Amino acid sequence: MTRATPTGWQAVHDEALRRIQTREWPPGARIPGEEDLAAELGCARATVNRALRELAEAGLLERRRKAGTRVAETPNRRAQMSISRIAEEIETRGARPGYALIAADDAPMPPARRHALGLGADTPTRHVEALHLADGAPYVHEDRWISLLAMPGAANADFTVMSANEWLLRHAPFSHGTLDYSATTAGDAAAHLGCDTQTPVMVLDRATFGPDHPITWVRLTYAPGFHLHMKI
Amino acid sequence: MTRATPTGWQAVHDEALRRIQTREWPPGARIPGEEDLAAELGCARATVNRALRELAEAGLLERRRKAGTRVAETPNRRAQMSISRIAEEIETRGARPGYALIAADDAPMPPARRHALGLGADTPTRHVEALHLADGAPYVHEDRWISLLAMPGAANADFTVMSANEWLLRHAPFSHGTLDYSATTAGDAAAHLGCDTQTPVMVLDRATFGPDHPITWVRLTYAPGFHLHMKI
DNA sequence: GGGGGTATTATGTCTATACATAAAGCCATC
DNA sequence: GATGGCTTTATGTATAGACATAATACCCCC
Repeated sequence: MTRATPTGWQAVHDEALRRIQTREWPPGARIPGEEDLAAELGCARATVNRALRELAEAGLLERRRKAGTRVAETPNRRAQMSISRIAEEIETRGARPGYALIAADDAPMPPARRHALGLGADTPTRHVEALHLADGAPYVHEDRWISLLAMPGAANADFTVMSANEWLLRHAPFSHGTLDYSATTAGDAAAHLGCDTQTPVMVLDRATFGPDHPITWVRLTYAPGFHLHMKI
Repeated sequence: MTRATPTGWQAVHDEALRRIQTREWPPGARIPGEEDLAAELGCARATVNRALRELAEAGLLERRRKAGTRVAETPNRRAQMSISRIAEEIETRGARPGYALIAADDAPMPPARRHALGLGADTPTRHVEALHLADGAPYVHEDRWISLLAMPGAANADFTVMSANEWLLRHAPFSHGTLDYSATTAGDAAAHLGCDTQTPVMVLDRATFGPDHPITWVRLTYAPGFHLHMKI
């Protein structure tokens, strides 16, 4: 019995990955069926299934019933990034997080945004503007609107100490959303970020939805020099 | 027996997600054990395990042996993005992809990059510069170095028709790597992108590694107006 | 040869059972 | 009270067996 690795689905995963990387299983080729692999590696089919499923989710394999499993020709690998509290993000970068509320008012959401979000003109919202600091220096400018329909509690929440970002993470129902990064000039945020209005900066527009309703829309304008780092 | 949904791990997943979203299981709370849930929902423990594992991988639950499963207080949700062929990326945006090679030569990799990649000064590399088009308009400028140590075939490859991006996807062993997005001025790429050198643009620096050696380093400078879109 | 229905087959999933493993909590000891 | 080891327990994983499902491949018929 040829069993280089001990056992376990991870060992099968690694062995399959090795065969893909060494082109023992070249791109486009059909690989042995689960039963065959299980017999060869001395484990149950479920174990092989788990391993191959992970590789398929990572985009390295393509699986179809009856057709079998093939090595992806041009793998669409997925990059992952964790969306977390801004304070945590700053700590991860090895800096001391800070926070300063700029304004909390009832300024209306720009009509274009309201439309894109599917919010009616009569939906009450709260507007919060704040600055997050890293070691005392501006890190990111937050310009946010919260739907009071979805989050009535936001009307009375105190955002002077806890940021709206964190308040929502704690109080909003888990949800889905969209992220949209783009490069632009600092513009109005320049004054808060301590740079010129023409300086190129990264902007993140994020819309967040609950099970039913839109919850919040935020524009984060990062200070110059910001890098968005991801791993494959 | 209360079984709102048919059966299957996905049903269990959805039911658990519903309880999290409705705060029936509030943040920080410990949820019932796998055996209890299996009994309640009328399925096997393995089915519950699969469902809860997916939710944990999505960052909504935190699982620890003996301690049990808790709803995450501040969920670190992971945003996903698929890294694919540039041509495919352009097609996804509903445009006709185009490609034009600018230069393929032996220009040395900038020392700082070579260092960061862990490549020795004597490692031979090939340099490729190209422009990708969407409906005939500049989409992204590609400035790439390929290690001939890892990819000897790149020395003789013809990049006039197939881009280095695609060539590598087809010929390089699957691997891991890092992505680094930042905002900067168009600079040298401005001439190719048809914009001013001071225009803010998105830049992606990507390093790719094989099982052993670094394979390639590329700087992609996107045309103004580019948006990086992700979903949570 | 083309069209359509059917048998075959590889993956997808569920089940029940068993053992492995991490770690929380308890207890005895110092 | 602190410390170290032991017990308990919830999750992690493996297994064999079974059925579900999708879709290819084949065959029959026209």
